Amino acid sequence: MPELPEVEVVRAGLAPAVTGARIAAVDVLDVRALTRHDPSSGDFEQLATGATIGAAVRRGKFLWLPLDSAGGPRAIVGHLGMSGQLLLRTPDHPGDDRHARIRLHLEHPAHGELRVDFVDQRTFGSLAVDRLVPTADAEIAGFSGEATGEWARLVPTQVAHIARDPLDPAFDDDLFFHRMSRRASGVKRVLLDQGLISGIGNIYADESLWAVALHGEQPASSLTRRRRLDLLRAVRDVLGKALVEGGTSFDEQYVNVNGESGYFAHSLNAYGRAGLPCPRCGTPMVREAFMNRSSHRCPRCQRLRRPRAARGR
DNA sequence: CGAAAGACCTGAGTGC
DNA sequence: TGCACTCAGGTCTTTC
Repeated sequence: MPELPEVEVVRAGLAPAVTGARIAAVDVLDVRALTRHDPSSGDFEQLATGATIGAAVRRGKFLWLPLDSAGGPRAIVGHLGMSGQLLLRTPDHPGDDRHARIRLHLEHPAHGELRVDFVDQRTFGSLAVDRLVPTADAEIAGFSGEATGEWARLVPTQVAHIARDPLDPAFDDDLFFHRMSRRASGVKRVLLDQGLISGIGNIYADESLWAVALHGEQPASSLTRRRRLDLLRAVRDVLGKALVEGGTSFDEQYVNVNGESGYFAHSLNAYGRAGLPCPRCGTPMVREAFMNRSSHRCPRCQRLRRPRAARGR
């Protein structure tokens, strides 16, 4: 499942190939890939065709390509959902992809013709052309490597409500701690709430909680400031390590080959380890139902600690 | 505003 | 062989 590190690998792989490229043509093979596109603003193909891409930008799990199109600043916004891939290909790559949804035919001044294929088996991902609006805090909208431009402090409308991710220099730690303190729900739910902190999915939530020995159902408001600091540090550590592994394991070949390989190449301490010994204490890990999905934890290290007042009988 | 539940979607795997 | 079911889960929408 693409979370922040995986999306960043895609962004970094795409950036040198698409920056400065002109979109010569667009093929929409499956309209379900446009579910996030607002047709009242114009037709996706028409808005994208002829535009030149300024960069590849990411916030959390959202990715966007600012366009130089007329009629106000816009971008192609992408979300990979659960199974989406953005694959960089040569123009003659066979079109036999069963799950290819959208193709962008590009002309790059230095690299010539190339193609970006949006491939998505489960169709939870999508592309859209969206307007860019100023960021609420006037800071840089997202991560775009070294690239910069007039789009730098503009964010797609559909990403505006998404919180900054914890690797963003403009992420406000104290704001996050404050909002956390007002949440009675479990701390895992808070980590997955993209409106509070973005980029974390089920895998890295479980990994981060394991790293600081926290139970996911522990009420967020019950954590001391010290625990919150530890947790945020663990989140950054887990995401950062996955990013390094993702970067080294697929290198620049990644987008040319296969977006899925390498997603789980890094070592996991909790996710998917039900029945296996906890790497810290050796106790068999457990898998529990959580919000229509699964949580993985060590029943010994990660125990629920009820607040004193609520500890009954 | 927060919290929780439902909807969306396809393919692999399992049990009968 | 076929059928029903479960699981994978990110985000948006609805309801309270």
